[in-house]
Amino acid sequence: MSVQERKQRERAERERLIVATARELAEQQGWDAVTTRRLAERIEYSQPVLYSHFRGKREIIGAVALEGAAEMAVAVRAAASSANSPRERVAALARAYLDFAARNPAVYDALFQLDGGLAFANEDTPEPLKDAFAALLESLGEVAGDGVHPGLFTETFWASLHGLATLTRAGRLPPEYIEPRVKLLVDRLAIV
Amino acid sequence: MSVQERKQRERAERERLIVATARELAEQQGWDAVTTRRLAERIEYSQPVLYSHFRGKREIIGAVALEGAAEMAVAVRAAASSANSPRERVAALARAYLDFAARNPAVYDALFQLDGGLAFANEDTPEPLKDAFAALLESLGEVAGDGVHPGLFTETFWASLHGLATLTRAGRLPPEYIEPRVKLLVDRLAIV
DNA sequence: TTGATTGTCTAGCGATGCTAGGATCGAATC
DNA sequence: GATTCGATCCTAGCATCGCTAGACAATCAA
Repeated sequence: MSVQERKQRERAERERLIVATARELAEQQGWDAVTTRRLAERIEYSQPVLYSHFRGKREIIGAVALEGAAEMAVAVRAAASSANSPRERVAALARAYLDFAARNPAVYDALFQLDGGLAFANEDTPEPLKDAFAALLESLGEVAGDGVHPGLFTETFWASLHGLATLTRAGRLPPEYIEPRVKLLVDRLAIV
Repeated sequence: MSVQERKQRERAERERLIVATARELAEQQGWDAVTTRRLAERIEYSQPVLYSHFRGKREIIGAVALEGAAEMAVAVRAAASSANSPRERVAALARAYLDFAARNPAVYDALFQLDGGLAFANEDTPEPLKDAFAALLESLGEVAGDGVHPGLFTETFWASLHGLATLTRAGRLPPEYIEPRVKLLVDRLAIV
């Protein structure tokens, strides 16, 4: 069985290589540049090899998205745990979220802009996505205020952050004044 | 000169036809289905004709976006003028905005998700885009609160609406509870 | 050693956005 | 009224896209 195990390991390793290469290429030149041919060339295999790991380009995007969701959850929790008051926690979370989106635009796109074939907001949602939302909920649930459902509050706050992130990156909002916009959101939405 | 004038008229008419057809096709089957071949077939001209009106597909998207911006400004102003108090105005504006996004998803995409080659947030921004933002500013500036710049407040409120609109439509947020989310945003962000 | 299975590659399909070059048509000139 | 000439439009084609069929080679079991 050792031979099979080795092959399985190598296969898993190659799959990681595909995802990492796709992500790297997307961050460098955008998702449009991530073609199956270019990707195959970079991993030094032929195109059809990609299709023995993933159903298609969409699934590769989905894999990058899941990887990114896990990292985002870590980043958000780290920021939250470094703050003392609930309000400070929310402010730190918001900055961490926007920072993640700005530093990993391709990953953020894979998560929330592109079609990665992932299920959202239902029971089929992959664990990393649920957990990323949970990471937001942990800090945001504290400041929902009386009579407001924590999940609903988290969704709304998240949507606001998402709007800021996407409009800024798409050039729809001037890139200055990010901090005062965040401050405004936190000051008004969070109830200590 | 009458002949030239007629030709010019016909040309302008055909350009309108292209934009209207692209929009219609996009709303029916999504922007992916708007290929230059299909578009050409629908307007009953050959493909290269499109390129005598627009530099490429991107500019066609941009044209649809400008048309949509004008309509959105009208919708937002109409909703705002039907309300009496500043807070009610903002609530009506928010609902009108989300309603427009939900009813015209392809147009909304052309405006804020896709690359239509338009300039945003600078002096080269086309007039319809500036005016759509102005329509938001007219009502939202009233409730920015003391010491908060109306433009900055409008940008932030708009981003929140944009986040709700896109996440909902992309299936990232459950489609129920739209109204309580809007209420939460208006109640917390707007200061009467 | 043979036969079968697994893995990989070459080649190709139907699309895509976009463009070059030739055909056609109508207006203006003689 | 015939002829030039420029504008207008179409056919055909390019490079590239995601994806797949079928041939080939390497590896394993018998």
